[in-house]
Amino acid sequence: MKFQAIKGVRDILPPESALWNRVEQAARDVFGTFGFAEIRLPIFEQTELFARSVGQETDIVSKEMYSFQDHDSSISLRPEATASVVRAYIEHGMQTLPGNVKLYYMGPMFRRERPQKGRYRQFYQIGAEVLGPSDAPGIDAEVIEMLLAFFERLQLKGAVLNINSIGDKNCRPAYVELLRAELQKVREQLGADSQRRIDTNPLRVLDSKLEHEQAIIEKLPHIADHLCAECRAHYDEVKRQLALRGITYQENWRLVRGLDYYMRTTFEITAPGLGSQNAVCGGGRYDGLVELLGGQATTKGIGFAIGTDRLLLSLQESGAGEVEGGLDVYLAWFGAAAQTAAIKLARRLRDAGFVVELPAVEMKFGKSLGLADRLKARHAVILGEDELAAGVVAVKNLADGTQNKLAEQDLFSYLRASHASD
RNA sequence: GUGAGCGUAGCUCAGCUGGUAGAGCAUCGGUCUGUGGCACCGAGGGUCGCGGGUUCAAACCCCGUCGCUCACCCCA
Repeated sequence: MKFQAIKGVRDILPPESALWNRVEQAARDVFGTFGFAEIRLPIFEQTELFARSVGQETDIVSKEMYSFQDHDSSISLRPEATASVVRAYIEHGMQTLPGNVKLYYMGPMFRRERPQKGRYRQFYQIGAEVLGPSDAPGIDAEVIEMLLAFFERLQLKGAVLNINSIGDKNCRPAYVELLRAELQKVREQLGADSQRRIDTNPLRVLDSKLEHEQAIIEKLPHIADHLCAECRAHYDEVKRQLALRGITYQENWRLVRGLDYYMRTTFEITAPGLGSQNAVCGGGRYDGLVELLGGQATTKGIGFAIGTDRLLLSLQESGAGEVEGGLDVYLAWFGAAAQTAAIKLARRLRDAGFVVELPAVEMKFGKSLGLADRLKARHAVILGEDELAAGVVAVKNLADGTQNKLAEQDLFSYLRASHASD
């Protein structure tokens, strides 16, 4: 036990890896039908890209990014993908593409946080972004619809959509100051963490989990009551657009984002079975980000990121995580001549799409079938001297023990029929 | 960064008031040279996380350290 995976990273082993593939394939299928196309991004970028998008002063940059010196520049493992998508959008002049650009991505992200349930240092996200000239509320609603369609496809149970509007640069600063002022009045009743947040990030007081702070927080002013007319209208229309799509949601006035470039629509989906970190997806509108990273000020953006690790946790928790796989055929052979025939038969079966295990060395049939059983093969195809002489194969159903002798051409239809009836 | 709980075989765990390690499952082999699941027999696999201390003697007691898990902080 000399080497082990470093803290916060893990191996994804079979059979769980099959579930990962199913989830990622479902994302490609569903997002594709909404007209999204995949963007494959680098794993690292200039540190400055992330620092700019997140703001220099937070300890996200100083403590939680994997940054290192590469010759004379600092680069960082990506902690998220939105900054990279925006960088690529600007770098490749995608504002000249017709309409809004709809992109999705999936892959590992890296944050140096203390691991806990559903939180790893190398974790995975599946995300999508819409970038372009329009900030129509219908886009917000469609992005959310797509997300829910994806979760539906996976039969995720117990997902709850929370939405909020956090205003924009016209109305949020005034709200934040109002909030700060109200918090000052109750400062002494708050815990040390919340007291600190009054100064550093008043919005974050709203998602405090401390029991004794809840009653105090409930009385704080709601941002929904302090939106400017434009944000108010946008938010109302987002809700109407969700209703048009038959989407049920919870308005959660305490759902916030920490960074300045976020504005208006904010949403989050929680799912059961996740422990303390119970959000399986977060998203929102970030109309200021393209400009912040050097693009056109008129470019709007909205997107989301799904925590794939957590999505899988929740699927497994609810029993929707079973992926059936396994062997169709265990090809038991004995004797040199049978091996020759078995090698050729195995290839033909595989070409036809069957999952075939072909023993590499000669084994007695008893041992062979024992292995077939433990490998959970559906059928054993038996090929020995007798079958060879008769020009047939024996095929045994390992679940019920029935066995038939078939000509090779009949084997394929036999297997296909039994496969279909599973 | 903070706090709590836990570290004995691949896995799940037992191991009494200290007397230098065991079970079940899994793996491999045999009973079984043409047929799996069952049964029986056998084998491999552990410096008891690591280091120090106490003791005639430590998996067990003490100190330290590392790791894992969960929660807080943070959350792009």
